[in-house]
Amino acid sequence: MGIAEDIKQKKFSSEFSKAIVNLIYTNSWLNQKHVSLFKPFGLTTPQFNILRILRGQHPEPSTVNLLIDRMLDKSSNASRIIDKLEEKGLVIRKQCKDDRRAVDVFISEEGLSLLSELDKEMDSWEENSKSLTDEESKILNQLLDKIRI
Amino acid sequence: MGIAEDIKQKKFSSEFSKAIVNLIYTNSWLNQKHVSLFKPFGLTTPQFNILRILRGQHPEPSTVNLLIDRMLDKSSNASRIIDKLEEKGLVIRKQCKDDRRAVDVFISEEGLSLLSELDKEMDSWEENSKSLTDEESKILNQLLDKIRI
DNA sequence: TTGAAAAGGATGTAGTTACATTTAATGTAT
DNA sequence: ATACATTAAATGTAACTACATCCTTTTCAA
Repeated sequence: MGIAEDIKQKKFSSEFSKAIVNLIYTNSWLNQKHVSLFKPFGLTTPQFNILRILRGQHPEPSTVNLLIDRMLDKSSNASRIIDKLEEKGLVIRKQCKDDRRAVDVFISEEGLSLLSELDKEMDSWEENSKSLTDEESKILNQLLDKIRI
Repeated sequence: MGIAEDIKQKKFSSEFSKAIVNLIYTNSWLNQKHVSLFKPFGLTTPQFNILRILRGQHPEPSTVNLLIDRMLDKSSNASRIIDKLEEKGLVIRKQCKDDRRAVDVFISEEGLSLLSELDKEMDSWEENSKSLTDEESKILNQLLDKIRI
């Protein structure tokens, strides 16, 4: 079913503005999938994203600023997301030696093993719902990159 | 600049999962643009969306359920968004005659004229940042529709 | 017709986000 | 060295979201 039927809007002022609406709608659709995927693991989407960035850096630490810089959703509040992850024992905070203003954040063993559990879920979700071929995905990536000029 | 450079992630497990990340990132990029577009008019994005749906129905009313059904972001709380719009005089609530459980929501004259102001802004933004051709937009629409199978 | 179930919407609440402010550490120009 | 600006992160707060619950009205079966 196309976007026009999904949101029951027949007319759009242009193909481009239809694509913009479609992007927002598809993102929201995707987000709902992700939320229900992460929920059984007690994680929110921003928490999951932070954990993945930390794993990308592991065993090196990340400062809070680096996390903010790389987060997909720039608007969320990194400090407090890290609070939550720390409460759950998934990350560890240490004062940075070189710059005592900065905080080094590490992913813990628990964090790594939780992520690897989640990887399985993610992979099987992506496998099942992999609706685009590699070629199509490549085109989608190019078009999305182009939107952001 | 591609998504890989933007979020400084070199490797993705597949083109598809890269496209998923790209979708989320592009949506967030777009959302920031929209927020700063709506802000001078004192509107949030969900408020703007509700107003647009109401205008689409105008002069017919919309029930709250219809609004929920068509909102791009299903998760937000329609009742309270309508509260805000009503406070600002942009919409009018009336009890529905046929079904006294239901509420008919109308867009007011003020709402219509605010939207037409915003249309100008939106159009000029889309004109300036129209980064895709019609053909490209069409392809993007197809690919996004396909993701949501 | 009456009582249970369902539907439409509002509301309470806990948790999150957005944004401004604060605190502490570092950089920099005099 | 000292004062001022800048940076990193945390925090206070108001607003918003997600989700459950509630209230009223409608539907429908017995």
